[in-house]
Parts: sequence; C-alpha cells; structure tokens
Amino acid sequence: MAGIRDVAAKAGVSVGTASRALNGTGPVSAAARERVERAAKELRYVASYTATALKSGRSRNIGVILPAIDRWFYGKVVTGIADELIDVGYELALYNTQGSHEHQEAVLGDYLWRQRLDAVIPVSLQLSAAEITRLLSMDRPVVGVGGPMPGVLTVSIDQSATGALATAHLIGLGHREIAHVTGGTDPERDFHLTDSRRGGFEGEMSRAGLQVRDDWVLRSDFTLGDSYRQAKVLLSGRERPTAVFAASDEMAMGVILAARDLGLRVPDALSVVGVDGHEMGEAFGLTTIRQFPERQGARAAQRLLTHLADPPPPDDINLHEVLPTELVVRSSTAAPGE
Amino acid sequence: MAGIRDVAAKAGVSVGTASRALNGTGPVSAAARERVERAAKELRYVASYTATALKSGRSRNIGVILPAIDRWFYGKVVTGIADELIDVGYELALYNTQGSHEHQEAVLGDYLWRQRLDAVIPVSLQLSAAEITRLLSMDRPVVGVGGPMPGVLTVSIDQSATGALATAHLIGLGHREIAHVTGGTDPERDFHLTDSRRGGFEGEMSRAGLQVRDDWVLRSDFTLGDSYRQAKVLLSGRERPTAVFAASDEMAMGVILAARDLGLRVPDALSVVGVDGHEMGEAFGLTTIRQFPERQGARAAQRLLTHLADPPPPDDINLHEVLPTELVVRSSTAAPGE
DNA sequence: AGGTTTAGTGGAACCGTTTACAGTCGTGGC
DNA sequence: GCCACGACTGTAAACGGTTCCACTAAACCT
Repeated sequence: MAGIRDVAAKAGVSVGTASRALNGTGPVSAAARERVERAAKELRYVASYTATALKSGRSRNIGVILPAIDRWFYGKVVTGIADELIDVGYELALYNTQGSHEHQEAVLGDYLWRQRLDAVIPVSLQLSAAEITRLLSMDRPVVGVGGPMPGVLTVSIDQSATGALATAHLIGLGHREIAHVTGGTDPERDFHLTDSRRGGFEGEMSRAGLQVRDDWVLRSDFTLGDSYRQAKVLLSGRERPTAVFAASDEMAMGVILAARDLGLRVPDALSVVGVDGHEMGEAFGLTTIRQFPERQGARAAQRLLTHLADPPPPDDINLHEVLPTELVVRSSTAAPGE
Repeated sequence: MAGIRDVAAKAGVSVGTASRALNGTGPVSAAARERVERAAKELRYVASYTATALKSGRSRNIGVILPAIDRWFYGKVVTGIADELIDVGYELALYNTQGSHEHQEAVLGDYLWRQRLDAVIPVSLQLSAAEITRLLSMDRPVVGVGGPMPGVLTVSIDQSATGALATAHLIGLGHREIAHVTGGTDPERDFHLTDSRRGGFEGEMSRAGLQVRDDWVLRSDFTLGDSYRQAKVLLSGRERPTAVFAASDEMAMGVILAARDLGLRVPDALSVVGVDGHEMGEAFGLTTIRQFPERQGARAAQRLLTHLADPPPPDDINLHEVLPTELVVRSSTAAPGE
C-alpha cells in the first residue's frame, strides 16, 4: 500500500506539497500538482481515511440509527440517504437498534462517541430527554427523520394531518361507520406516529359529528398478517363498518384480504384507505395517502451536509421541516353501497 | 472529550498502563486496573476509533455492499448481519450500488481501499473477474451472500434445487400445465438467481416429461405489481395453466391477486407457489419455498468474524456454504380442479 | 530602490491511540 | 548472597495523514 510519502517521493516534492495538491488546499504550482497527481494514479494511491479522520477530525462518515431495516419505510429512508451521500463521497454507518432500548443506549452512549461519525440521522427513534441531551452534546449535526424529537432538527410528514386527510376522504364519500386500524401493539415502537395518526382520525370524526367506536379501533403491529387477522374478526361481527382507515398500507392490504376472504367486495361493501404509497398497493387498487420516505431521507441528508459545510447554523432555522403527502385515489374507496 | 492521557493522569498511571488496562492486553496490577477503569468511567472516556484503527490497523468496521436496500431480501440480510455484529461491537458500513455499475466500481475501486474496513460482505453482486481479483487483493476477509462469486467464500441457498422443489411440489399434486414467472427484466440484476431457479423448474419439468411453453414463462422484475399485470394477461388467455411457480413470493402474490381479480379461485382453479417465506405470504395462504435471508446474513457475518479472529483460514475450507430451504405448504396449492 | 505582499515550498508538529522496548522491583532457586 | 525471572510499569516511537510555520523568490506597491 502506497502512502503519501511514496507519492511525494515519486513526484519529487515534499509530503506537505503532495497533500495540498491532492486535497486542493493551499497553493501548489500547476507543474507540481500535475506530477503529484500522476504519481498518485500510478501508485494507485488512496488516502487512508483513518489517518485523515484522525488528524482532520472529519471522517466523511455519517451514522444512521433506526429501529429496523427490514420494513418498507426504513428501507426507503435509508435508500434516500444513501443515494444522497454516495454522490458527495460520504459513507454511511448503519446502526440497527432492533427497537431494543439496550441497543439504543449502547449506540447512543458508546458507538457515537468513538469519533468516527461526522453527523447522525436518527430515524423514528423514541428518544428520552436525556438521550437527546447526550446526542446533542456530541456537538455534531443531528437531523432526525420522523419525530417528534424536541430540540433536534427533523424532517417528517404531518402525521395528524395525514390521518385527518384519509378520514376526510372517507367521510366525503358519505361514510359514517368508519373503523380504524392503528399501531401501538409494541409500546416502544411507532408510539407517536400511531397516536398522532389516530388523533387525526378522531379529530376529523368528531368534527363531522361522527362517533368513534372503541371496538372499531384495532390495535395492530403494523404488519399485514396481524391486521388481516384482526380485520377478519371485525368484519365477521354483526355490525360492520362501511369503511376502514388503516394507519399503513400494509395493514390496509391486510384488511382488503380479510374482506375478500369473507366475500365482501371492495369497495362495494367496504372502503379501505391506507397510508404510505407502498408499491404493492397498486395491485390492490389501494387508495392511500402517499408519503415519500426516500425524499425524507434525502432531505435529512441534504440538511446535514449543508450544516457540515457551512459554519454553525443560524438560530432561526426551521427546526422541524414538514414534507408534503398526497392523496392517491384508486379503487378501494367509493361511496358506501346500497 | 477526555483522552487516554486524562484517564492515565487521573488514575495516576502512565498512558501505556492505562491502555493495557483498558484493552486487557499485557500485565496490569489489579489495583492499577481498578483505578484506570474507575477513572475512565468517571471521565466517560471512550477510545477514539480513528486513532485505534490507525495504529492497530483494525477498524472493527465491516462493509456491506448491495444493489438495493428497499427490497425484502436485502433488508433481511442486512438485519441478520447487523444483529450478528452489534453483539461483538463491530460496526457496519453500508454501500448501496443501486444496481449501477458505476457506483459498484467506485465502491470496489476506492471506498474499500480507504482502510476503514476490516472485511467485506458483497450481497447478490454481479462481479466481474477483474472486480473479484481487486476485491481479494485487498487482503481482507470477504464472504459473499448469494452468488456465485468464483473464488470468494459465499453463503447462499441452492437456487436450482429451490426451483426444482417448487416444481416437484406442483407436479406431485398432479399438475401438468405449469407456468413460471421468472426475473430477468433487468439484465444486470438478479441474473444468476433468475437463471438457476428457472433451470430448476425446467429440469424438473422435463424429468416429468412435461413441456415448458415459452409463452408461459413470464419475465418480470421481481415486483408484485409487474407480476400482477403479466399474470392478468396470461390468465385471460384461452388456454390457462393450472398452476404457476413464481420465482419470488412477491411475484406469487401478484399472480394470486390477478387470479382473484379474474374470478379464478385459488387453489381450485389455479395453484400458486412462490419462493422466499415473505411474511405477507401467510395472509395469502401462499405455499412457498422458505429461505432464511437473515440466517444467510448472520452466517456470512459469523464466518467473517472467525476469519478475523483466527489466522488465515486453511485452504480446505468450504468455499460455498449452502443453507437449507424449506417447503411450506399452505392453501394456495392443491390438486388441479375438475 | 526599499519594503510588503504573495505564490510556492519543505520541514516538523500533531491527531489519540497502541505497542515495542527498557527499566524497576520483589521473589524464588541455587 | 547472587542471579535469573517474572510481573509490572513508564517512555517513546510509530500509524499516515494534515496543517502550521518559516522561508525563498518573484511581483507589487509607494
């Protein structure tokens, strides 16, 4: 492995000059620069990142902390982040807490302090005040995705408005008997998201003077399978809603499958609306509130990068950036039958 | 930020002793060790990884290169790897090539050479001979997932056997008119996987004396949506297969949706079998050949770690480790109707 | 013409660890 | 009583870059 000394020697300059030539910092004559560059190429020289990082304090490495990777939303977010980073030569360190507080603490307490990271993107993390303090005291840029994370910059969608929009769509079609599939099975995970989407649902219902039946609010774990099972029970009851708002597309698809298995036609006998914009929704004809997780990830990365480039951000910055969502009407919703 | 000097000073020992105490390398008196440990704790000392890596040459960081993160298989593989690594204090650097050869070259050519990585796990990568040579010349452990990658250790399932098993299951039920949904839309991606699963299908068909109809082999892109559309065309034709083997669960679910939309009952009018063991398959009653991507990822990580711990591996190691799959029979397959 | 800037350069300190080396001290063997 | 040995320790040299500083020579002022 060639080092910068080898390059310098081969180019007939000092290591200082070689470094300046390679990094474009400081003045270097055209001739010297050219010789250094050629030497570097011939030697297949690549600067050791660890050495660079140690001296300069910048590692060109940013950490992404999330509770899972094998779920639609997180996969998309990471994709968005990764796409944004690869172009500017940053690398991406992934920390999967698996929703375990133990792991989360280990990551927040130790891993992030090893100075290998220039900045951090926590995704949908349930952070305690102490954890946030600790995170921010690292004195590196932090931009979260999802939220809320009081005190840290975030990028997210308006969960409550999303719930309200979906509900309003159903009410607008004439539905009055509306059930809701929400999250909350795992108290640690998706806590706020669940609550605020349901909040939007409830708000919109009461605004329209409609009642929210407790037994029509299904607590699920955000998977298709669980939602399917619960919806089957719900839809087998004597009284049935005419519409269901599910807090995610996966759960909405579960509801559709359950309805079909029970011989209920969608949307004739049951309207279903979800949230996400999951690709699979298309084949189901699923009406949904589309969010753009890749864009959320990309946006977080961008904000991070500008903070990294610029001096410390002004104080009047937009702390919580809210990205738009979009109602996509397909064939799973219609006016109530009969 | 406290450095090891601060710890040493506080504990009243030299930095050498402090380092030895903290790392458990070399002899240190119990008293000194205890003082150092307390000092470190009180100072919230965490060793700088960049410094450690620079000096020791070991970064406790392993790279995962893959063509996408937002697909079921990759999400699972990464989860398996991450779970395995977090326990032993290794970190995970993620490189998403997005299926672009440009990015792949950048990663293989530059990124991996910056000495930030102790080892590399390429996942489902289509590597040229030159790329493999370059990868191996880094002189660090490499264990791939999926394959084949001639010359590098890999962990994978037997794709061909998987195709054969699925096909045999259908034939065993009495089906003779069998269609296949395969990949291959994107020539770069999933190349081998597609070919070998289809190979298994064709082999099993001919073994049973059955013909493979060209127009019953659907080339799809491994998504539910595309498979759905193609299956709809297939199943609307005058002649219909009585069974479909889809090379992935997502595509199989697309076929089931298409069948239902056309009023064909599954499995009465059409049997469908997939490959993967996708969680969503359960609600579809999907029969499938289950593979365990998390286990594949975990296994790759384990092999890597042992190679990292032990001296260079013996030459007679098992180059390609094949992990088992499992037929899961649910309600999407049955003997042909009538 | 003399004094200041400025482009270009080399040398060396430094980033925060690990680790090779040399040394001190007490202990046991003879 | 001396020597060898082991346990323990401190000092300093790396690791491979970046960056500060001092310096030269040419160019630019007044």
